[in-house]
Amino acid sequence: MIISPVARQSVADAVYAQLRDAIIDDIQPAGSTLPSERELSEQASVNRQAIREALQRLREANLVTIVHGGGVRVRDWRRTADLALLPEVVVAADGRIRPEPSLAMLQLRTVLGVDAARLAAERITDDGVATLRERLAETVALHDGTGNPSSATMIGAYERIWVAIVDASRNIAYRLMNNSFHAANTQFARLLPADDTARRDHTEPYVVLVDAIAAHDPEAAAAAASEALGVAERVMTMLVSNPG
Amino acid sequence: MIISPVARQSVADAVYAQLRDAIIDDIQPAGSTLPSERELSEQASVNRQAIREALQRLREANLVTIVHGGGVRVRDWRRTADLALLPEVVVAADGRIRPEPSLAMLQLRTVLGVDAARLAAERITDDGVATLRERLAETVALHDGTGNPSSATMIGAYERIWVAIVDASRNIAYRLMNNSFHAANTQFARLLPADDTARRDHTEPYVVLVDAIAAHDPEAAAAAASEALGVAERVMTMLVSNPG
DNA sequence: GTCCGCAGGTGGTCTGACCAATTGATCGTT
DNA sequence: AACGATCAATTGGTCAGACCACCTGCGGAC
Repeated sequence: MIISPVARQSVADAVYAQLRDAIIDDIQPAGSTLPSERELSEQASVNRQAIREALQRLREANLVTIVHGGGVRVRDWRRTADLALLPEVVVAADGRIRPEPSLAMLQLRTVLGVDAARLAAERITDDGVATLRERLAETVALHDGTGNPSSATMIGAYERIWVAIVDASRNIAYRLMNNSFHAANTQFARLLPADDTARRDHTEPYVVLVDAIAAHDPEAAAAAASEALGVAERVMTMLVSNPG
Repeated sequence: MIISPVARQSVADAVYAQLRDAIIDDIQPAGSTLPSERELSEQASVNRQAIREALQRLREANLVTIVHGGGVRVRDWRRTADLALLPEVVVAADGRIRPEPSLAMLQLRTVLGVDAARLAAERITDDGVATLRERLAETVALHDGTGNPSSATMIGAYERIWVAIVDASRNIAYRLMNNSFHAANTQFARLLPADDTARRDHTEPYVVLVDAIAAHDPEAAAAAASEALGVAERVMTMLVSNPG
C-alpha cells in the first residue's frame, strides 16, 4: 500500500489559510477590521510572530491593508486581489469546486490560449518546434501505451504542451499567466474524480494545432487552439456543473 | 509647495524588495541556495523575524522553496511565478522601465480587453450601462475642462472605464486580471514623464466602445476595444521604446 | 465649543532561547 | 572497500517577553 505524503503545514500557513478563506467567503467582510495581532495570537494559541507572517502574506496578496498603529482592514478582494488568488477562489474552504469562478477561469484560459497559439505561430523557432513535437509525442504515447495513466498525469502532459506553446510565443506576461492556470489546474486535478473524461483521448486537435504552429500559420493555429481548448472547456463545464 | 508623501517601508519590505530584485535580475540564479536566515539577518543588521517575513512572502510569490532544516532555494520565476509578479517585472530595481515585459503586458491587456468588451456587450445590465456612461462622461469632462489634470489622473479615469467594462463582463477571472494591470499601470504612472501623450484626448474610440456595449453588439464592441487599446498600446510602445 | 495633550491600544522591531527537520561526516559492520 | 546506522552541526519553525513608533480618542484647559 502507498500512503500519500502528509501535508505538513506550518502554524502561519494554517492561520493564513483560515483568514484568507474567511475573507473570500465574506465571513470577514470588506471594510471590517481584524482583531489585533495580540488578540489573534491568543485566540489561535500561537505566537504573535506566526500571526504576523500570515498577515504580511495577506497584505502581499492585497487582501488587507495594515496601518502601523492603526489596525488591519479587510479590502474588497474582487477589486484589489490579482490573478494569483484564482486557484484559491476556484476551490471553497470545504474543498468543493466553485462552479462560477471555475468557468470564468476556463473562459480566460481559452482566450489566452488562442492568442498564445497565434503568437507562437509567428515567432516560434526551429528549436521550439522540436520541443513542441516532443511534448506532443509524449502525450500521444500516454494514450497509446498499455499503461493506465492517472488523470493528473494526463493533465500534466497537456499542460506541458501549453508550456511549450507559451514559451514559443516569447511573451513573459503570457508565461506568467499560464503559471497561474497551472496552479489552478493542480487544484482541479486533486479534486476531480479519479476515473473521468480527462483521461480520454483529446489529442486530435492538438496534432492540428502543433502542425499549424510549426507551419507558421497564425490563423490556423488560433482556430486549432480554439478547438482544442473548447473541448476541454466543455468537458470541464460538464464536470463542474454536475460533479460526481 | 506640496511635498509628496514619504514612502515608509518596513525593514521586512526592504529585505523582500532586495531579494526579489536579485532573483528577477538573475543575480541570485534559479537553483541557488540563499544564505541562512541567521546569516541574512546578520548581513542586513535586522532581526531574524524580519528576514522570515520577507522569505515567507517570497515563497508566497513562488520565487523560492523553503525546506524545514534544508534551506531556501531559488526557483525559476519564469516557470513558477504568476501574474502578480508582472508589476514588479516591468520596473527594474533602479526604477527604469523594462521595455520587453512592458510590451508583453500591453499585448496581453489588448487581448483581454477585447474579449472583456465582447463579453460585456453580451451580459451587461441596464445598471451596468448607466455606470459605464457615467465613467465615460467623467473622462470626457476631464479633457473638456479648463483644469490641468495630471497624467496619473487621466490614466485613472481610463482605468475606471475598464473596471466598469470588466464588471459588466461578470467574469471574476477577468476582474482579477484587470487588477493586475492596474498595479502595473500604477507603476507606469509614477515613472512616465509628467507632460506626455497620456494626457491627450483618446476618448473617441471609447465613445464608440461604450455605445457598442450598450447596444449589446459584441462584435462592434470587440472592434472598438481593439481600436481603443491599440492606440494606447502604440503610445506606450513609443514611450517605452525611447524614454524621455 | 474648540483645541491641545496625554494615555492606551496597535503594529514594528528586537533579543534570546528552544524545538524540529535535514544534512553530512563518522564510525562500525559486512 | 562498500554499505548502513548513528550522531552532531546546520537550518528552518516556534515561542516568550520586552520595547519602540504610530494612531486614536478621551478629557481637561482655554
